[in-house]
Amino acid sequence: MPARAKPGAGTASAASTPGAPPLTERQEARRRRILRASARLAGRGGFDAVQMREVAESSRVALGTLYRYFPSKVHLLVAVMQDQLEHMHGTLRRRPPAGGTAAERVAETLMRAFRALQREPQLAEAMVRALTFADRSVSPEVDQVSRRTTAIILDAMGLEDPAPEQLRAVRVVEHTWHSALIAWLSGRASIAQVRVDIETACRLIDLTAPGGERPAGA
Amino acid sequence: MPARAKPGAGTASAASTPGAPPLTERQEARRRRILRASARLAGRGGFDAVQMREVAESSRVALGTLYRYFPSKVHLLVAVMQDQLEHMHGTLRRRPPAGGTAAERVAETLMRAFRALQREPQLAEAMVRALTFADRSVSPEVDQVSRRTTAIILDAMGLEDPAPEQLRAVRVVEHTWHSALIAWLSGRASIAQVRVDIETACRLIDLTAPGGERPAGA
DNA sequence: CGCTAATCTAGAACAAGTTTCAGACTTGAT
DNA sequence: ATCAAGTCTGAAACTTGTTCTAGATTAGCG
Repeated sequence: MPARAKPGAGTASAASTPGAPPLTERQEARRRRILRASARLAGRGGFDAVQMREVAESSRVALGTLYRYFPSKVHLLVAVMQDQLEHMHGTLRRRPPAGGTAAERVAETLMRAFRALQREPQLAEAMVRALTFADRSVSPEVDQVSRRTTAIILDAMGLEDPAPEQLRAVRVVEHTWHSALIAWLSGRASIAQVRVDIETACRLIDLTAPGGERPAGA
Repeated sequence: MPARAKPGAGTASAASTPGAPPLTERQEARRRRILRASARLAGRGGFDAVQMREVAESSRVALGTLYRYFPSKVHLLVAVMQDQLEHMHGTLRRRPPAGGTAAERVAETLMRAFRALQREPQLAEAMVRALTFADRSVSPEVDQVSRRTTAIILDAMGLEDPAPEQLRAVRVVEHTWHSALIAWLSGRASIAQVRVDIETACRLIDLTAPGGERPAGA
């Protein structure tokens, strides 16, 4: 593999992967077109409707080029998710939940995110299927999505520096969110059920640091 | 679709799907061979190594027949998981954890299951990838896997009739288990991390019913 | 036994993700 | 302006999941 450098090298949307070489304007534009076309196709038929040939055609790019920017369909859809998450994080930041405890704010935030996904269930399906189907070769990108999710939750908690126990609780909340989402998308859980699950998991947050100091060490 | 009845109609291993027509001996044997061959292939290269043509050849069955028994690769691997889970449930039942609180017993049980999966990481990868990639058409089978998991956890708790709040906690534990497993399989979480996550989630179990009776209604 | 319906087999065919390649186009440096 | 290196295009090829078909086999039944 001599000169197989990728333009996007993962995800480099201006503020994501600093380790990647900068893209020319046309390249940036191509990348945008690809992501937009993918999201559009996903918004219709979901994961299966995002067909690489169609994405390529729809974004006026050769198939080979598409693969150079995103080395697989899963990479592509995870990048779409990354993009959407950034958008959502921005939105959530603008109007943060006011609620009572940290747990309530987190639950409220996640349910808001959830309702946003509900509005485009097919797109959500495509992104989440990609995310969970991702194998090791997509780990870095999946990890970025995960970090962004953590950031959203921490923002909702509104704490400057959360205790280690709270970070543990956040991880469980994230697992729950992720898995509940999958169950909902495949029709095995109702929205009400998702809400209950999230609220239950969120209880761990308040449990672990009511005031801000706790005696029982980690 | 005139006479497109399936022999296995989902999963009918003698004690799984009672709604299915009984299989002749040879059919039962074929089904076994298929599951065995799949597990063997999965044990080597994981999900990708389970190739339908190879499974068919390896279990001395025509490709068409394979598809008649399992309508897709995902169905097939979910059935494998079901099979393995039953096995594990039996094993766990034989030597249930003795530990202190319900939460501790559940955590212990799940970590045991986890170590079992560690012994065949590729097989685990194949099964879990299939499980999470499953779309709506596989919901019934996935649901069965989910119910079996719940049963394992409830067994570990050792309670006759758990309170509604405890059932909620169990759901979160299950979500956490599932999602942590995925993170581990894709190399994004260490075993230590998985243990912490599970233990954290398990705390919800003890929280919700210390003695056995609680005043605060659902 | 002999019939009929269902099942199984072998193999071709099809679909969509991925790879490859020759040639045209861009870009950056001189 | 010109050259080299890298990039993009269009099209074909390859891989693997899935479907289809025609004929052989099996199972149940009179």
